[in-house]
Amino acid sequence: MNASRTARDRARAELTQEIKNEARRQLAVDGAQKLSLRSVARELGMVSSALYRYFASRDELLTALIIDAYDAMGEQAEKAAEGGAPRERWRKACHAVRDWARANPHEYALIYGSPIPGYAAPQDTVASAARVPLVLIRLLRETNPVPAFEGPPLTDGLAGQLRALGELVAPDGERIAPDLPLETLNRGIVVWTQLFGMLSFELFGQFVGSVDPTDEFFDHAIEQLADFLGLPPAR
Amino acid sequence: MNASRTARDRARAELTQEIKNEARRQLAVDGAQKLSLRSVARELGMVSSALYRYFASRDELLTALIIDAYDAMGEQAEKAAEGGAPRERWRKACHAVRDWARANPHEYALIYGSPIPGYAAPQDTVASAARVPLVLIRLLRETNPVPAFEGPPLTDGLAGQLRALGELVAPDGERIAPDLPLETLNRGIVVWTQLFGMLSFELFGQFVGSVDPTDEFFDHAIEQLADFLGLPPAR
DNA sequence: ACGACTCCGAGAGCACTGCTCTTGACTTGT
DNA sequence: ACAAGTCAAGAGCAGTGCTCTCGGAGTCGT
Repeated sequence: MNASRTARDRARAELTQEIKNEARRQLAVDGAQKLSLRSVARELGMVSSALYRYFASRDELLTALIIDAYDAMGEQAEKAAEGGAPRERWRKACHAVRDWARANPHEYALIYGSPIPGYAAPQDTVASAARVPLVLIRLLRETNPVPAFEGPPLTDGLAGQLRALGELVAPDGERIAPDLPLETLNRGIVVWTQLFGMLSFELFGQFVGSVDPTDEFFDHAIEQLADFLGLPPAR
Repeated sequence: MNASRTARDRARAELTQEIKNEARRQLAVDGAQKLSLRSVARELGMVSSALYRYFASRDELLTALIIDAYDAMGEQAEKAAEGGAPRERWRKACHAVRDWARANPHEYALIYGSPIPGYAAPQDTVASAARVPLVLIRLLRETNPVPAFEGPPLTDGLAGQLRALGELVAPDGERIAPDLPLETLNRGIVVWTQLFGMLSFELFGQFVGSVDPTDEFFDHAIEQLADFLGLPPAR
């Protein structure tokens, strides 16, 4: 009974996976705009209505692809940031993220571009979306010595937001960073936005005609950001 | 004859404008995804095929809206950055850009989100797209004294790119910034990406659950970036 | 092993889209 | 006044997301 039930379930899971794969293939070629349920079904030799047994709507399919994309990028970043000195881990993570984005521009656009439909990024995505920022936070937590920052002091409200953020629980059940100095956390968010700002500009064509190709600019900025974070210089 | 020719032309120009206005209205409500030529035509009391006398395709209509959006945002930034000390102009320009983006999120997504169709951002858009960065560059050129920057040195290739960029001619016919130190220009590009990285994160929902609302984080970052640019502190 | 129940793919169909082409009326310039 | 140019309208094509119904197949308890 279990075997038979799982027989059906396995078939279902497999087909679900195949649908996503085919959808991802079409996404990589034509972009999210042109992805159509009918053509996915056609390519799989089935009829469009059958797809609705697996995904309730086109948006739901896209949401599934979004989660997969977040996870793929997050995994790359996690692997790249595994060992070594903080600055080296930072560099590698940045490059891993950029490499993934450049290799999968349409998937990148799916997750960091304009929200596709009537703006429905459900709760399911946040755990996957948090993986890259969590890599950064882990890296910051393990940075010693704690740097002394200059610059404008945190306002009370911002400090409160940051404190609450540090108390949040990550998907693994632990609090994110209750021990991280608020200044550091704030700078972490800054470099996080900077990293993805550069990627979006590069991939969405905003750099065409200025720093294009972007490789050297990117590397240089990564180093400046490492300084900004107070990561100890590489020896 | 001239009067009559312009009579027709004026009617044409007016209708073109009305089409864009209606399209912008629908854009503001439902987003670019849902904007349809047919519903624009319907709303204007005409038939869809008639629209094709004014815009050769849906993409061309969107391109027109993109240019208008760049111009609207650019104008806001230019007006905001008009007088005062560099740091004050910087602050005001940033807030002008953010205010415009928050007031017109779908138009913002149109220009800074994922490239919409088969990725066709024609040459016509660049002059309008350059207005905001040019505000920043003008501000940097008029900043005295020239700050002394620390940090990693520019690599040769990057320096070359920046030099070429400074020699480019702006839409008004002048070279952009042949006199600007390359270090300053580089930092200008960094803060430019940072600014729009923050805006995209805020508008596309990436900040939900962290620095949300984003006002204080934004203000604080703007100040940090002003320091990073070496803008003299406000007295 | 057989009926009950659930799941699944196929097909038809609705309302909608972008876009093309033709037709007939109107406005222009000579 | 007449030919040329311009325009809105209508029909039509190929495609879309999505719904509903139908018959067949798989699964389950008895």
